[in-house]
Amino acid sequence: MAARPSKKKPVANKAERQHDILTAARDLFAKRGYHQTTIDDIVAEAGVARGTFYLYFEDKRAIFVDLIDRFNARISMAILRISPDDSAHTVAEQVRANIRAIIGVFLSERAMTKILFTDAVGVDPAFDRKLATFTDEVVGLLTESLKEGQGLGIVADGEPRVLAYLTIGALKELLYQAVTLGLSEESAEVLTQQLYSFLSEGYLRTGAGGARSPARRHRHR
Amino acid sequence: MAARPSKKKPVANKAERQHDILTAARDLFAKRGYHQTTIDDIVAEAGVARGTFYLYFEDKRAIFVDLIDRFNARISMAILRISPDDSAHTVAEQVRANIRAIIGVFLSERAMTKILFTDAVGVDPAFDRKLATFTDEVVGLLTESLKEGQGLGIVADGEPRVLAYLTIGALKELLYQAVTLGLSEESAEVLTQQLYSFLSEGYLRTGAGGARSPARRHRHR
DNA sequence: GATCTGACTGACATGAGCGTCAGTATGAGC
DNA sequence: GCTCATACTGACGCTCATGTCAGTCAGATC
Repeated sequence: MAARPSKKKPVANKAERQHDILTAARDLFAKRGYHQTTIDDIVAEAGVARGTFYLYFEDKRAIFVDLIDRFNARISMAILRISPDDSAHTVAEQVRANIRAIIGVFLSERAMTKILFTDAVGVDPAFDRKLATFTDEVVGLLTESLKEGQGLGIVADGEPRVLAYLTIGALKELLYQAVTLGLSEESAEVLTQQLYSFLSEGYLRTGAGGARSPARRHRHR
Repeated sequence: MAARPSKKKPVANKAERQHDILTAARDLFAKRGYHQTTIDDIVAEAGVARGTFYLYFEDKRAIFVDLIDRFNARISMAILRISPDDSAHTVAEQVRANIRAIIGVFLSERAMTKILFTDAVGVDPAFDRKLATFTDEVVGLLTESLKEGQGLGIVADGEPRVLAYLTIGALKELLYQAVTLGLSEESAEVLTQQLYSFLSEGYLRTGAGGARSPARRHRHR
């Protein structure tokens, strides 16, 4: 087969080219969803030929995993351990700073946030397991912190694991909606405050409270 | 083409046959996920021929939509409006009963719960919109209730819509984990109590609380 | 027992998306 | 200016799920 002249563009820094493809894939996944995006879509968006894609990634799944891995790493970095002994910052301050940092990462990576919360699950069983492991790590970390907090009397009684689920669920939905609704980066402060006060005090003020509630509810000292 | 004897099984009540196919699809979707399940898988599980499937459903998407619609309807029915004037039941009781009923529906339909939370999003853009509408309705309903509650002084200050997101997110994650971990139906009571006390009081007891918190935090009553 | 009707079947044609690979352009080294 | 290495290209062949439809079967009707 003789090939017509055709435009080529070799000699492009490898890292740069990979970045082009990653970005194209990320944007398409966020816009149309993983399953609705084909390799042809990605290469068209990146402005490279089909074959080029395979020079950089094994297949569609691989580029997806790559994107998620990088994002998960960023999230992990944003999570800081709370140290109750820190004399410079109160626990409350640390907790708030933590929430703020996590929200910051997600709001600065809207495409990835959307992908993580909508497409990441259901790609294939092996990946689901991998993702579950990541979630478990986060849940585990938070659970430990909560247990520790209960020991110190700064976290109310209750099954720590369940509290962790409730917290993470609330945060997830908040982030998903913030990104979907296109809230600006500035709203991070407000969201942080809302979540913090939710975790501190809930919002129901129905008088008697939990009647036969087994949990002893200790007032703010 | 002459056909060999082959086993047939006509004369099966239409509704019954449709139910067979629906059940097969539901179980497979829950086990392997929507995208990993083929029509061939479904008909094999249901014990009917490929062609039969198309007598009852337009395509794979249609049976999925059908399943989700039925489930959404059940959920909608489980949600009751809170009436503060009810002299027989306190608001606290009503809220708890509501949570309990919703958890009950999800725990009694584990397969659908898993499908709804893992595969429902990302099937195709049109269905995503449909699903978002359902979510919006639920969020809207809760938002209204919270606003009303704020007027009556039984819900703390704060953007009601955000509070709705936090609540629904917490509930979603709790349900998902409960189903994934295979918690028994009996745990519904415990989960209800945990969520209720979380909504009532949060769990952080970090002393000073929200420092420059804009929200006035009114004690019970 | 002939005919009709409606449920059901499964082989087949189709096509979307995938991964490959022989071939081309470009610049560096000699 | 020839050769080599490297980055890139895109037509091609293949797989596999899909939707169809001509044909079979069982029971009802007459």
